[in-house]
Amino acid sequence: MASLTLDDLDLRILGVLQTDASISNLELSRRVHASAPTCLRRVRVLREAGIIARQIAIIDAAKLGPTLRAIVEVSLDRQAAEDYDAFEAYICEEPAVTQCYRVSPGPDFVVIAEVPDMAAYDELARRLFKSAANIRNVRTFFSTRCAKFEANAPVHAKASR
Amino acid sequence: MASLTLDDLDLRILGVLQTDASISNLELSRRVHASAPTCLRRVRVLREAGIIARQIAIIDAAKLGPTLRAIVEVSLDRQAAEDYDAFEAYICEEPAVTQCYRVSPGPDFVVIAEVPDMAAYDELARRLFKSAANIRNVRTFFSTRCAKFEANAPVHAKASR
DNA sequence: GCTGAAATCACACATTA
DNA sequence: TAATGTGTGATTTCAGC
Repeated sequence: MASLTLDDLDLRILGVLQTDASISNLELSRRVHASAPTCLRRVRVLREAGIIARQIAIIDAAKLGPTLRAIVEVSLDRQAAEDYDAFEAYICEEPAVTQCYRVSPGPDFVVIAEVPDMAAYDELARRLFKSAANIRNVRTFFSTRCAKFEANAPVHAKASR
Repeated sequence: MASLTLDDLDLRILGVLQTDASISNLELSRRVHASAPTCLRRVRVLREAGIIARQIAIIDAAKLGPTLRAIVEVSLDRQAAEDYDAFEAYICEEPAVTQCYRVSPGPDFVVIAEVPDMAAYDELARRLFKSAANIRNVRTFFSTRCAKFEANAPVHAKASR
């Protein structure tokens, strides 16, 4: 499937929605200087193409109670392709895990998890990294302060193809 | 300011919106088994309280062109409170930087940046980490595969206060 | 939680490049 | 031919009760 060519209007739409998707289609059309039906069509196409993957509400977790983020570097013991896949599938099922990246060089994965406190992390780590086989090494940092959080870099910084 | 007490309905609303905020208020009301006006009021309160921080569209960056994520551990040279703040403010201004966490133990910060390719990362790193003073050490991993990405862990996993 | 007015959405159609 | 702009009905939002 050929990646459909995005024009400047598409990029402007993406640029607006990636920072604020709470606005109405009418408001969107005003911001990108296009008509409402045009915006509606563009957004639908972008969504069907999977370029707009999904639309979510970001929640300020700290306001719901104590929050501890753990950033974990994981190295596997055996490193065949199926071992990577297996770890990935396994770890992604865990609700507390919010992000998982396959990386190189260094460790095999970087995992970010969100838990209430250190006790909860200990329980999580015990469950994910100890009982699960095929873990060679785990290195954990903790963070209670997230200075910046974006799902994507601004699209206008990217090329149009 | 006292954190307002969230009841079960609030948590159900947050639970839905944090995975899919593209739905209408009417659809939301159906999913959480409440009336539409009630949902509308709750969502407004949650938004004004900052519990719903914002609503965004997540874009599949890979569909817009080649994408390379860099996960960077940064250690500062001087580590006074104002040095931390200065680095944070400086790095957050960079559009390519999508996430920045202050961590412990280990490095002082974990930074995630999104660039088209290695050349762009090199340019970014040169700009952010070399010319900027007060950097002791930088350790970078690259990732082209993000197995999981959520802004938050599911709210239903958290306590109601 | 329900009802009604106002706004918005979403579609079919005519139009233009 | 394909995409944009105009007009209409249905739906939704959001106020007061």
